[in-house]
Amino acid sequence: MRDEATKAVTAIGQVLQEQIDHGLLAAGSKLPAERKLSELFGTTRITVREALLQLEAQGQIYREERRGWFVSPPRLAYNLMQRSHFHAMVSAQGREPSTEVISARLQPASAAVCAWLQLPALSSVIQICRSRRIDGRLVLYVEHYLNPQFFPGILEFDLNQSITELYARHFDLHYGRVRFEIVPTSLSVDAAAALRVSVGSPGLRIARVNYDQHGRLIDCDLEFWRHDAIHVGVDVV
Amino acid sequence: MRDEATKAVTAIGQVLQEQIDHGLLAAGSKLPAERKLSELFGTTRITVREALLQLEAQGQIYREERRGWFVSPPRLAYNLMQRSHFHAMVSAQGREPSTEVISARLQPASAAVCAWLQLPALSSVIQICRSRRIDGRLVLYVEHYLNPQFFPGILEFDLNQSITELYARHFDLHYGRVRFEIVPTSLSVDAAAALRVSVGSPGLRIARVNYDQHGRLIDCDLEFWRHDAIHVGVDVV
DNA sequence: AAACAGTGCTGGTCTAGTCCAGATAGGTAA
DNA sequence: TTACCTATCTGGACTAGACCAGCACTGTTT
Repeated sequence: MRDEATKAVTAIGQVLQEQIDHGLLAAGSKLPAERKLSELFGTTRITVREALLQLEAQGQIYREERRGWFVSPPRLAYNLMQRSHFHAMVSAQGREPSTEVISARLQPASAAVCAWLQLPALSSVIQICRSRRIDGRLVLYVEHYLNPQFFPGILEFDLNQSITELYARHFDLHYGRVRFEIVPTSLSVDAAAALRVSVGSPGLRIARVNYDQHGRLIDCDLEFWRHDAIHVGVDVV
Repeated sequence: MRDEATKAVTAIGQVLQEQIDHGLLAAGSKLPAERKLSELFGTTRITVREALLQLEAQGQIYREERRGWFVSPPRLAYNLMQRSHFHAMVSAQGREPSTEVISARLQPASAAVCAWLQLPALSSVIQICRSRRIDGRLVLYVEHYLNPQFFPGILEFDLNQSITELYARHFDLHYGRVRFEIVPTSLSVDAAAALRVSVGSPGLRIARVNYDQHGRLIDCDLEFWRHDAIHVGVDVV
């Protein structure tokens, strides 16, 4: 057991890794079933599963609940300094974005949201939950919380489009200062359900607090990314 | 199985979570052994282990190889905009930093490092590997790569101290522009060994490329953080 | 006091299955 | 054609054990 390669888990991982690296398993393609793999490697499903979980942690593969394991596509470059929205960012990298609205309503704000938006207790906020895809793959679940005083009637608009553009076109609001908070953690129950992954999958939580061109705190977002879907870039001058 | 709480794994997780939240299991304290827990919850070790792995993914607990499971201390706030070094940052948050040098030598640069430092093929670079602790807990493994032309004789100094301060005091070099690249992934083999965690543990990789006050590219760092040890803050103006 | 050898405890790794629930595709009936 | 049903395939969850390697403590020897 001294040699790493003699451990079944690492050995399986290395073989799969190699196949991926050499393009024999292309991005997005499906791996054989766990039972097939355990047969192929002459071991149990639990051992195979452990190897798969390690590759998942690395970001090489991902799973879709009860559908199978797939090879992860390249990560999206998320540059915090370029204040670009999802749709523009994804398109600029030659990939295809899409958005689905899950829910949108006025509701009482949670304590955490009150704190972020600096609102008094029991305030109402507009909550918009959306899931977003890159090339058809669910990668991001976002909860937006808007201070309702700045956005009268926004719930009447089509929220599948970019909210940033909606702000600009109909409310003459543009993002000014932004504060990001990045936490590596697992996906929340809601996020896991929306992204159709098993609860407890690793994820990246990015909270944004947004100010407008006049320095007023207008909204905040809570983004849950699949951990293998992005890499974050920041240029500090 | 509709109700989440009827799943043994989630149930175990919730019980432990609650104990942690209410301070019955204090930060840094050790959980009972896996076998004890499986007895306590009337289930197998594998099931308990799965629950523990989920809490680990969430960042609530962590393990030390063959020593046991422990409750994670609060995360360190890592603000990319305040160009502060590890020692100052940790101290400012009322916690105790320490550093150990693992290796320091002049060596041929890997292809990746040549690219980062914009050096020609087969260049030599100074590599400094260090591990860092907060309140005694290993949280960070860093590989520094210095362009040797800017740092004659740096290997003679005590590298347990802050390298940033060394740059300033002895080489009159100060950080100017910095580029960060943040990738959620698992720890590299070296990093896992240095942090004494099992390979495949989730981690956060932060690569920094640093320019000096004259805009010259002087060095880069490859940081591997325990994923539950930090949250990253960025203010964009 | 210092070095050493046990010894029990811990997580790490692995076997060999079982049963369940959601996803899928093929076929059948309206 | 369309709607539905059903058999099969997938991963998800779980049981009940096994052996190994490294850690920490204890008691003995030098």
